[in-house]
Amino acid sequence: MTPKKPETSARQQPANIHDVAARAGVAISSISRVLSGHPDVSDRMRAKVEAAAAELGYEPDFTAQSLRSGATKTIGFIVRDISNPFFGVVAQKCEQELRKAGYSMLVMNSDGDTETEAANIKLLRRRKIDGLIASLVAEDAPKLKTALSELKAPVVLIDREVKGLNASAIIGNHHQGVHDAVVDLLNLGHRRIAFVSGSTRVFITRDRLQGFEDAFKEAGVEIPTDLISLGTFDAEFGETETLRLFNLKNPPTALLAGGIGTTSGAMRAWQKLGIRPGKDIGFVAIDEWPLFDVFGQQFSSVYRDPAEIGRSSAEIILQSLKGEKPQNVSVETIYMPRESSAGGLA
Amino acid sequence: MTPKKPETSARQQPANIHDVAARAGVAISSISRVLSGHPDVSDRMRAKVEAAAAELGYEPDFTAQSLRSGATKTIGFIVRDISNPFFGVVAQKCEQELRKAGYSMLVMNSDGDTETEAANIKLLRRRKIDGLIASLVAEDAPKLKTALSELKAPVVLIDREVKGLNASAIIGNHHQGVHDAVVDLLNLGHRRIAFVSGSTRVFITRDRLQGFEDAFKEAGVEIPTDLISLGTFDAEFGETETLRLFNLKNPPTALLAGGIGTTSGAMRAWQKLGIRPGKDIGFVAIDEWPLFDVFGQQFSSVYRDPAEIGRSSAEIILQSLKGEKPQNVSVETIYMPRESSAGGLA
DNA sequence: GTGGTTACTGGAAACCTTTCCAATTTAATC
DNA sequence: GATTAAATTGGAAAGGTTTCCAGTAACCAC
Repeated sequence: MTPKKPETSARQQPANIHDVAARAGVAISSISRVLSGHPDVSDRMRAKVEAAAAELGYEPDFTAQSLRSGATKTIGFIVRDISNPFFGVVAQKCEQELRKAGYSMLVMNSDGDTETEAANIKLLRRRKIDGLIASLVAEDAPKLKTALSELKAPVVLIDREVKGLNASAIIGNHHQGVHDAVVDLLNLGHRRIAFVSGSTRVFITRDRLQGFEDAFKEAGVEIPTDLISLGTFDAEFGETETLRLFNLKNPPTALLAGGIGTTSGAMRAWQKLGIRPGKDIGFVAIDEWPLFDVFGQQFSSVYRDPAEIGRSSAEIILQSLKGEKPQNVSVETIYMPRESSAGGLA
Repeated sequence: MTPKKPETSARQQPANIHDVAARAGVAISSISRVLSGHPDVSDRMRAKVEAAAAELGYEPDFTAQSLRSGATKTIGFIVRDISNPFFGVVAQKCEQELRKAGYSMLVMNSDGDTETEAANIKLLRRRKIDGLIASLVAEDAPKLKTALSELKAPVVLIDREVKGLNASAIIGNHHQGVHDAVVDLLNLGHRRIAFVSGSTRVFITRDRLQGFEDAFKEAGVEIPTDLISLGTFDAEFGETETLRLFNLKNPPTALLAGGIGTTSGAMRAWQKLGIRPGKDIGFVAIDEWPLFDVFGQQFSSVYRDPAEIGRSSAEIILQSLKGEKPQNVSVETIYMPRESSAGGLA
C-alpha cells in the first residue's frame, strides 16, 4: 500500500544494475543474465530479478552496454541529401525496418562533397556503428576508400560499386531502364537526345550511360556526344546544363534527366526558356517525385521503387550482422512510357 | 598458443589511450588532457602526446567517452514521416548545423502513431541522447507526456505545445497565414470553404483552425462547420475526406489543405472526381512541395520555410546544451495568393 | 635557502555493463 | 549415501575513457 523506501532516501538518479542486484539480493551478473535472456537462469532467479527490476524501474544503460559488448545497435545512413524525396522514402522505410529489429539509424548528409563523406564515415567508425548504408558521392576518392576500408562493419552500398571492398550492394537495373527509354525515343524519331546526370564517378551513372550508348549502337545511330553532360546530381547543374544545351545552335529534341535533382533543374531551365517539356520537346525523367502521379502524369519515367530499396537495405544489413556474407541485390528498374516521350515531334 | 603479444609488434587492434600513454611515456590522464584541450598542459607534454597519438593513429573511443563523460554528442530527431518532403528539408538543414557543432542526428519515424512515438522517446532516453528535436503526433497522450518528462535532456518542439513541459518551441504563425488565406477566399466570394487537416491534438491544427474561424467571424459569415475535417496529416485521410466533401449535396467551392500529405490526397481525390483544382474550385495549399515552383505555380499557398525551421531547431538545441534556457522562436508563415484561390468562381 | 605559490603531472576511482571462470548447488545415477 | 555430472550462481576483470585528488617540480620574492 504505502510505497516507502526502507533503505536510504530515494535517489534522484535512475537505478543501475547494482541497485537491482542489492534489491534482489543476488549478484549483478545474474541481473545481466536474466535481462539479456541468457539460458542458464532458474525460474526462481528470473522471478526475483524481474520483480526487483520492475520495482526500481531499472533500464540498462545503453552506452555501458555498448562499451562492454562492442555493439552499438546503431546503423549509419549516409546520402548526398536527405531532403531529396527519393532518399527520403529510402530512409523512412529503412528506419522502420531497422527499428523493428532494435536498431537505430544515424543519418548524415554528405552534401555532394567527397571530403565530407569521408569525414562522416570516419566519425561513424569512431562511433562504433554496427553497419553502414550509403549512397556515395564518388566511389574512387582515396580518402573515401581509406575510410571505408578502415570501417570494421558491414556496408550496404546503394547503386554504387567500390572496388576491393567486401560490401553488399543494392543495384538497380539502370542499364535496362535507360536503354528501353532511349530505344523508345529513337523509335519515335528523336535523334538529338540529351542526357544530363551525375558524374561517372559512380556506378549508377556509368550503367545508365552504357544503356544510353547501347541503344544508339543497336539502332545504328550516331551517339550525340555533345549532348551528354555528366556532372552532379543537384538541381543547379541540371538547370545550367539544360540552359546550355537548349541554347545550342543544334539543340536537343529530347532530354533524359538523371534524377529528381536534375529534373528540377531542367524544369526551371525550360520555364525560363519558355519550353514545355513533353510538348515542345521529348522528355523522360529518371525517378519519380512526390505528387508525380498527379503532376507528372504525362511524363515518361525510368522507375524504381525507393520503398523497396529502403526495406532491402535494412534487410541486408541485418543479415550481415547475423554473420551472413555480403550479397548483391538487384532492383527492378523499368521504363514507363507516357506522352512526354513524343514531345516535339508533331 | 600463448596469447602473450610482443610489445613491439603492431597490433591489429586500434590503439587505445594506454598505448599512447606508454608510447609517450606519460600517464593516461595526460593523454586525455592534451586531446581534450585541457588548459593545464605544458607545451612539451602537448608535443610528446600529439606525436605519440599521431604515430599510433590514435582516435578516442566514442562510446567510452560517452560513458564516462555522460554526453553522447547525439541529438534525437523524431517526426511523423521523414519521407514527407517538408520534414526532409528540416532534417537536412538540421543535420548540417548539428554536424558543424560535432553532433550527430538519430532519426526516428513515429509513423503517425502515439505509441510508437512514446516508445521512440523512451529508447532515446535509454540511449542517453543529449537533446531531442521533435514534431509530435499528439501532445496530450499520457504515455508521451511521461516519456517526455522522464527524458532528462533539452527538447525542441516543432509547432507543438506540451503543457507542463519545460521545452523550447519553434512555432509558425499559422493563425496569421490561414487567416489571410481565408480572408482572401471570402473576399473573392467563396462561402463554402472546406478545411482538411490533421488533428486538433496538436497546436498547429488548433492555431490554424483559430485563424480559419476568426476570418469568418470578422467577415460576419457563418462558419461552414460541416466542411471542417480534422483527422490525420497523411494522404489517405486527405483523399477520403476530399472525396466525401466534394460528394456532398452542397459541396465546397474551395479547399484549404493542411499540409503536403493532405494536398497529395486531395489531388488524387480530385483526379478521380474530374475536378481541376484552381479551375473548377478554389484551392489553397498549406506548405509547398518539391517542384512547387514548376508544377504548383498557379497554386496559392500558406508558406513557411522548412530550411529555416531546420537551422533554427539545431541552433536552439545547441544553445540549450550550452545551458541557455528554453526559448520560443516564431517562424514567419505567409499567405501567398495565386490564381488557384479564385477557382470555381467564373 | 626558505616558504609559499603556481603549474603541471600521475595514480586511481568512476562510469555501467557483459562475460569469463570458478564455485556452489542441485539433480541423477548406482 | 556417495559419486558424478549438470545446472546455476557469484566474483571479478575488462571495455576505454574522464576527472578528482594528491603530489612533484618549478618559480618567485625576500
